[in-house]
Amino acid sequence: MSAAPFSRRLLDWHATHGRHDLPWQVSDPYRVWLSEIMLQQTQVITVIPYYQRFLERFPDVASLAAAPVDDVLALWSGLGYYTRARNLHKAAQAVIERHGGAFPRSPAAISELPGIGASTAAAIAAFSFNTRAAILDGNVKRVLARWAGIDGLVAQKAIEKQLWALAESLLPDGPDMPAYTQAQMDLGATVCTPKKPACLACPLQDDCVAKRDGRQAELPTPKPKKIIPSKTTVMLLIRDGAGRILLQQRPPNGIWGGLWCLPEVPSTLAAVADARAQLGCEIELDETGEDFVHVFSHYRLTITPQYATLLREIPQAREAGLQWFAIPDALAAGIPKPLRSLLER
DNA sequence: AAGTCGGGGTA
DNA sequence: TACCCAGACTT
Repeated sequence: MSAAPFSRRLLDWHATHGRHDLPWQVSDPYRVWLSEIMLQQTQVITVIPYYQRFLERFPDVASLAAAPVDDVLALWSGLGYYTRARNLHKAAQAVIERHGGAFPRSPAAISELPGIGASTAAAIAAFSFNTRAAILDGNVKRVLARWAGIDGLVAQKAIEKQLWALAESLLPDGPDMPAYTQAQMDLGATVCTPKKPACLACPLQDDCVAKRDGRQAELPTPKPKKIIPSKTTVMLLIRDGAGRILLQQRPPNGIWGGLWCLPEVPSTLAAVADARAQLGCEIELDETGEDFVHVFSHYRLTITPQYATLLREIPQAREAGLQWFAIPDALAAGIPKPLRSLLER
């Protein structure tokens, strides 16, 4: 006696226990695409307000393609992984220019757009065009590693290849690709969770290797933990006579790429000289703000806010990307989260 | 293969 | 705290 197929059990479970009211559960490829990009490494509850605001400003791919990238980054401000926003903008322009405004249909063509890898391309194709294509996101990796009892780091190439092959072998035939794709994500997000999975509610429990062997906590194989380094920086909050502050747009690569940020110096000691040389600003230092810590995934940044007053500007020998902002304009621009916190207090 | 890239939810 | 999230891209 064998259980119903994997996909059938997943689909039946999804019909009654899946998530059916997410705002991007539509067939419009633009909306599906936008949601998939925002959802990369970002949880549903975090994405929803950003998604709504973004769609109000950019209701279709043409409006997105025509916008300045600064406007796109402003709407992404606070969501993180800002390369996603710049790639989204580039991809919108590619859809207009190379595809005549119609979103490409095949996973291969979709994945050629910047910011879209194999899994995201498959999800877009499945949701928008009912294409039979396997996804392999964090949820699916966890579900499959447990269900099939696959040991080894999922980041390892051989393991990932194995998971892709398994995911493709389990695909259903017929018209159920949107539901099946959603079902995998929903099972991983609500039942087969990283910690304390709800195995008794799982449609795959009867033949799940991890459950059979009590290895739910060991699969997928936990990543080795590494110690993240600490860095420090001083952010200069320079005010001019009109109460504006000086911001500097960061280069496209690196942390907070393309965002507007406070000018940084290594320490408060040489801040006056550094401001003269790099910012073309003669300043006097005011109070030093209280340190605060901002934690990234790969390092911990201690930020010292240094308040200062502009005495006069020296236009020559200024670095690029410097601009004075009134506070409300700064808050409406593409700025990173710690700067928003600093300006709002 | 390993590192880079944010910010937040959750236990 | 520590882990992980509808990953992609660079080195």
